[in-house]
Amino acid sequence: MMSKKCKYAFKALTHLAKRYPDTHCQTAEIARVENIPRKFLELILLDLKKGGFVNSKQGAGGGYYLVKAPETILLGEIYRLFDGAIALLPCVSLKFYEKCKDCPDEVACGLHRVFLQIRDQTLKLMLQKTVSDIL
Amino acid sequence: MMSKKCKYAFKALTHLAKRYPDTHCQTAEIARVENIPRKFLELILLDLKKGGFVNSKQGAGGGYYLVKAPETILLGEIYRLFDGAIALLPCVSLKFYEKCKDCPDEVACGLHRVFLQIRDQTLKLMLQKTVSDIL
DNA sequence: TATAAATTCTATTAAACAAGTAGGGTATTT
DNA sequence: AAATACCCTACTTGTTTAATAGAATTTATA
Repeated sequence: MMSKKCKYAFKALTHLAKRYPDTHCQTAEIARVENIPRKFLELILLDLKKGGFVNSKQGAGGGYYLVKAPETILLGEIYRLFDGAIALLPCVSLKFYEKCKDCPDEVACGLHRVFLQIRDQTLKLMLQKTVSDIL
Repeated sequence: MMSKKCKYAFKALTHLAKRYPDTHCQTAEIARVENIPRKFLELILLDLKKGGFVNSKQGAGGGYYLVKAPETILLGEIYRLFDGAIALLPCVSLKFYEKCKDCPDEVACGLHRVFLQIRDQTLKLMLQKTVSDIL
């Protein structure tokens, strides 16, 4: 399961994508339309900004807008930003790799082999689908 | 990411599968060989027993053994037993379905559509692979 | 039949994480 | 100057994770 934070991020990006590349939106509007708690959404948009997916303008009449085209924002990138690894085991993760302490030999490990296949498949789709596929 | 509990369950099942259908194993042995905290493993084996995957014999010389053949134990079943839904969103889960409170229309929801595809793909593999594939 | 061996059951714990909430600070427009 | 809207830090409440502890129960066997 993905966190609500991650789901809200997808919804916010989708909302902004509808306006892309013209106007920008305010958090209050996104929160209202997408049914996301406003203050929680602010934190999410801030993370998306740090991640380089959106940018913002402060002050009256300001707001958020997409930096990249919707079809260039991969779902996997967003997932990783909020929920970390896409893989089901740390030892098969590409971006969040960690050795299993209880496993003496990764190469011989059957779990490693099987869950690498599952990761490959999921990863492929997650890095192929973009925000524009949600629209 | 799957929980350690779930990973340990897979390892325990694999350990038992090596002996199948002949002998049974004791938790102490599994714990030692597979590097799993013994008391934690006991809880896991109990859950696997309640789930109908293993059975046990109490008393001296007792232990756990597989009830089903390794090739009939689907990875998805075990995953669900310990970690719940395989899907990334509650609204696309088969066994743990829940409506998203923030979403007015599931049919029109782009997130729903995309993550249903991802679930379908993952589910297929998770219900196709079995414990014998880990061996 | 006593004893040791093994599972079974219930409870507790510390740490991390999830999902927000709160409130003030900073920048910009009007 | 005032209103607007993003920016930042901290806090809270509840749940989950990953164990640990100890006693109860069952069974083989010496």
